[in-house]
Amino acid sequence: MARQFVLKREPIQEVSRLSIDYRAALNEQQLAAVTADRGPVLVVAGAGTGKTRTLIYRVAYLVDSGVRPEEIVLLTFTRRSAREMIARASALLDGRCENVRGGTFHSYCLEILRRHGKRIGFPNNFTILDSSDAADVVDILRLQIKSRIDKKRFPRKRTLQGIISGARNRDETVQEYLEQRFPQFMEYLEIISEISAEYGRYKFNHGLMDYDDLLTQTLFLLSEHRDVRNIVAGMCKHVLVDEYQDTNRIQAGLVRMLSSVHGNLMVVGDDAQSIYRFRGADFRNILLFPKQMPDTTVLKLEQNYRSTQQILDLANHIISRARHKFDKKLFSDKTEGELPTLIHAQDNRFESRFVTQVILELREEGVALSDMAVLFRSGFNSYDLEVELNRRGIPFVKYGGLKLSEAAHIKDVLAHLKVVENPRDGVAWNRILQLIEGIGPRTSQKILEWIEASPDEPFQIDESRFSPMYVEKIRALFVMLRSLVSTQLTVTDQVEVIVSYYEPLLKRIHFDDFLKRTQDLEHFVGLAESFTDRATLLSSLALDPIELTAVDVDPLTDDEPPLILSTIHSAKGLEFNTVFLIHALDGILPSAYSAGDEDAEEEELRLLYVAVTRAAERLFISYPAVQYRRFSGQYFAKQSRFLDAIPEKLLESGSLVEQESPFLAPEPEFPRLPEANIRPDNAAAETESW
DNA sequence: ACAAGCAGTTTTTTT
DNA sequence: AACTGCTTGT
Repeated sequence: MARQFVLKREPIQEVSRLSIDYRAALNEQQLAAVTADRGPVLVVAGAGTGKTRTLIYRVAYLVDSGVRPEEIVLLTFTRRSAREMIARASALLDGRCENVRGGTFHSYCLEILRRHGKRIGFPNNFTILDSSDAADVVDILRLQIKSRIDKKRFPRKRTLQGIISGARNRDETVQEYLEQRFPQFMEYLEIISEISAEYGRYKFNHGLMDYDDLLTQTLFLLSEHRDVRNIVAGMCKHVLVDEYQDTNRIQAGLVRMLSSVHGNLMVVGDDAQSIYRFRGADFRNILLFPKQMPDTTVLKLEQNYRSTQQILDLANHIISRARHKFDKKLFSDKTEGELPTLIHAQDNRFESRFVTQVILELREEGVALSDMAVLFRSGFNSYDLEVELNRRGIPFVKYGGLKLSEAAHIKDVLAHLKVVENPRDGVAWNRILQLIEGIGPRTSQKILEWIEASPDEPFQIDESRFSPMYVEKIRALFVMLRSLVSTQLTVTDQVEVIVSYYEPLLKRIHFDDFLKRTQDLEHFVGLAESFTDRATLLSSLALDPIELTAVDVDPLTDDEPPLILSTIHSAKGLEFNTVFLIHALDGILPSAYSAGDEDAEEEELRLLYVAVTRAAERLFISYPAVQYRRFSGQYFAKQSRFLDAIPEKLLESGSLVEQESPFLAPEPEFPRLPEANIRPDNAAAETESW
């Protein structure tokens, strides 16, 4: 055996010799995390304990002590937080942290795969399937099998795609996953397994990767190819992971691979805030971390700097109901504060008016709009409020909910770009072919077969084989596509060419809201300008979808930083002076989908916990007592079960009382809107009190 | 045989 | 708003 020489490691750096006064900026626990030595470190950090701050200072500290920024990898869950952290760390050190690498797991994996994907048989121009594209691929295979097997009822494409993805994210077989989560589909086990296998083959043959592939293929690449692993991990002197409680098994494996050369891995998280179980997150990752990584240093951050004690008392009470007890009690210095309030509103119009009114009052008092947030369980919970905010001219942005790149018309334009980028992308081909009048699934499939038969000339076609009904239209499409391949057009120019080809088709298909959709397209053309090439545009859009927000707002207030509307999931890691949690209804939070599954119900509880702990000073939880549903009309709704039996000393209850102002003009003679029949005119809303 | 249009149902959360 | 299944039209 060769002789081994043990090299002594010097400590990273002494605090006193650095350019930032870390001692002054951090508390003792934070300082310990920031200045931790090499090796695996787990930082367990409760909500609002300065987790982000600690990570930022850690990055700065490493750079400050001579680690090259390019050798630091910071993995986060959203691009927003990655960008923010690197920017903030850079600000600490005059821009020296700008070259820190990282981003979301998915984007970092994409980088690795673009460079080394050839080793596992993927071309470097592969295109990315978002989950609805993935469902479209599944649907192609589903229909093939459905026509072969005579079954009447069959799981839908989204369900099938969800099953395939769910199993892969948990690193389980389809069988294991079905037994646990969808026992009712066990009779389809064979078919689903077959579709799953076919799906994998289809993607491989067409140069496609879905979100799960970005993670699993990277893990596969790194575990099978030692040389690649050494190159990639060799560049990761320090690996830092945020929100570790939300990683799944694949991600935990990736983290281990990335830190396999240098062994410097710091993960930060809070088991009480694990809210991505539905996508395979397993908070056991954080609990078992010290066992999996020998000699882990475990550090805890417990002092909350964000919220008043009143808000923390409520949060502690909520999380104490969890079956898996988290023995963590947050405490704060801010003992003076308002009690969180629970508002019972008659219906969702009342709820929206209440929220809007309080927002306006607080803005008068000097709370910035951007320091207030309205949180909700699902994207559509805020529809009514959005209308009200628009009416009052309050600017807002919405996180979560519909994404620009998920709108059908944007996907159509993107599909054209994808085909040019990767002519083997069959889903994209299908999409653009079926936009043409006279071409449906069948014809599209046939054309595709012809295209696939001559891979060298993907944008040429033998016109004699087509019905004269659409041959002209096909030719126009191919001429357009060829013009994009051969020229040196910028991405924006390419998008413009596509849009002008596409607009007439759009008009035919979505005549009703043609105008609105055209505006989106223009918006999108403008967006394309910030991208240098097609591939970057496509993958950025797939991995960092742009929120589609209604920003139709009064120009006077346009420059004011907007109010934040957000799903609870998208608000993770953020904090606000004032938080409104709306639609706190049983069946919404907790979601009716979680009924009967104890683990799922508990995740809903953690979701409430996350929402509550976003607030620094003021917290309003509200719910409408009546809900509408098409056809079934109105029905009585019940407040969230999580709010039942919370002592009044933790959560004060309030109700809304309508008050007419004597100074206001009488109601107009004719109601302006149908709803004015039920409620007084909008003007009265101005003086509503509670 | 295939596409288009209509009616009725169904919508979690994200990369 | 989007998806599915059904009916009608070419």
